[in-house]
Amino acid sequence: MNKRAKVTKAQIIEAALCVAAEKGAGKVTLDEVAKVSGFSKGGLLYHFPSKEALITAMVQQLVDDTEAGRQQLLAQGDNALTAMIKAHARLTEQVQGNTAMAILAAAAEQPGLLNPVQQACQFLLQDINTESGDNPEAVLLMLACDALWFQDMLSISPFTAQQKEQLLQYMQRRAKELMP
Amino acid sequence: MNKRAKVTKAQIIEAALCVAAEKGAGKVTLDEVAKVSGFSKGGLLYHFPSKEALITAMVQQLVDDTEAGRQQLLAQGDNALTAMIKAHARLTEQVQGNTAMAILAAAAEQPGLLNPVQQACQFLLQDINTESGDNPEAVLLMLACDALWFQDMLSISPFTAQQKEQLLQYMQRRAKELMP
DNA sequence: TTTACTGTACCAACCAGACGGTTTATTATT
DNA sequence: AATAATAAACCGTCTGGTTGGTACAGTAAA
Repeated sequence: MNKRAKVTKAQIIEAALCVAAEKGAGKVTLDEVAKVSGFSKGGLLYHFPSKEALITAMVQQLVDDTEAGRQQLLAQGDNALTAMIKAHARLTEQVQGNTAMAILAAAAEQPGLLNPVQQACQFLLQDINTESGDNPEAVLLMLACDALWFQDMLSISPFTAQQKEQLLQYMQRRAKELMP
Repeated sequence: MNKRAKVTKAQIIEAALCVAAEKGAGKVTLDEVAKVSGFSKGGLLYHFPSKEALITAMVQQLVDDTEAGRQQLLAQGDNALTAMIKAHARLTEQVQGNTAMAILAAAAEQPGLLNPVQQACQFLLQDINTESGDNPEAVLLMLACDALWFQDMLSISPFTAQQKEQLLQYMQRRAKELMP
């Protein structure tokens, strides 16, 4: 796969995420994605052999991006919990906040497509449990982080932007206290 | 509205939740719900004038049920945080674990249908903030509770049933410590 | 008590449009 | 020329919604 194909694929995925965010996670149709991305339907199906393949790719990109960001922060010396919180905060801040919509699109299409996400969650939990010595407070922080993310994804967050900001800062402080 | 109509409506909603859970939140079609519920499509549309009305009713039921359970626990003397944790735990335990799928079905159909959920979240946060004196630890517990719920709904929970059980117990202990 | 009428609850058949996916043809890139 | 990429027309199926109608309970006049 050359570079051009990669760019095109990324554009298609981005358009699909956009459709999911604006019209609803279940409205990600090939026709609509084609219209928004500017490519033809045939073009989409050249790069992704089926709608399911497209959504699988969306989920994979989300998992990979998140994990990459986390690994980068780990390499910088952050602990597992802090890295997770920062990585999530970063995803939320991104203009491309739509990335998370991959989860809803997958849930709408076929629940099984979320398996990679579950695996990633398991890895993360393991990391945090290992590093915190199975401290339930650490798990609580991880969950709270997830919840902020889910709330944003569903647009049901009861927090203002600055409330969320403060919360995330508080969580990072707690994360530092918790980890040795 | 007659009693018979109420029962029928409830059956239709349950069938819709079932479809969402088994086939995917975006696969809640009138045809499928008709097949699963045993009524005809015309029958569905007699009780719910449109698919959107059906999903709205699903969401409303979820919000109402959750709030009712919470109010009951509050009346029994639990504090706002404990009541929320217990109420969520109860929803998860229910054989009707599908209730939460209303959220995903709404997200799939049209994001705006989740507005009642956001309002409920806001009320809840207000309650907890008031009662805890704006203690961020309380907010964290609330969020963790939400996350457990979201994870179950998406079938991406990294916890075993007993891990979740232990966590919920830990959370209830923390909730009691936090509230005066 | 029969009759006629009304409103509720439901259904089978149908429709126009949208759906995922295929095919075939055409254009860029190498 | 060979291959990668895109477009457009098309197919069978499914979609949400409409239609006209049936079954039946109540009810009120005869």
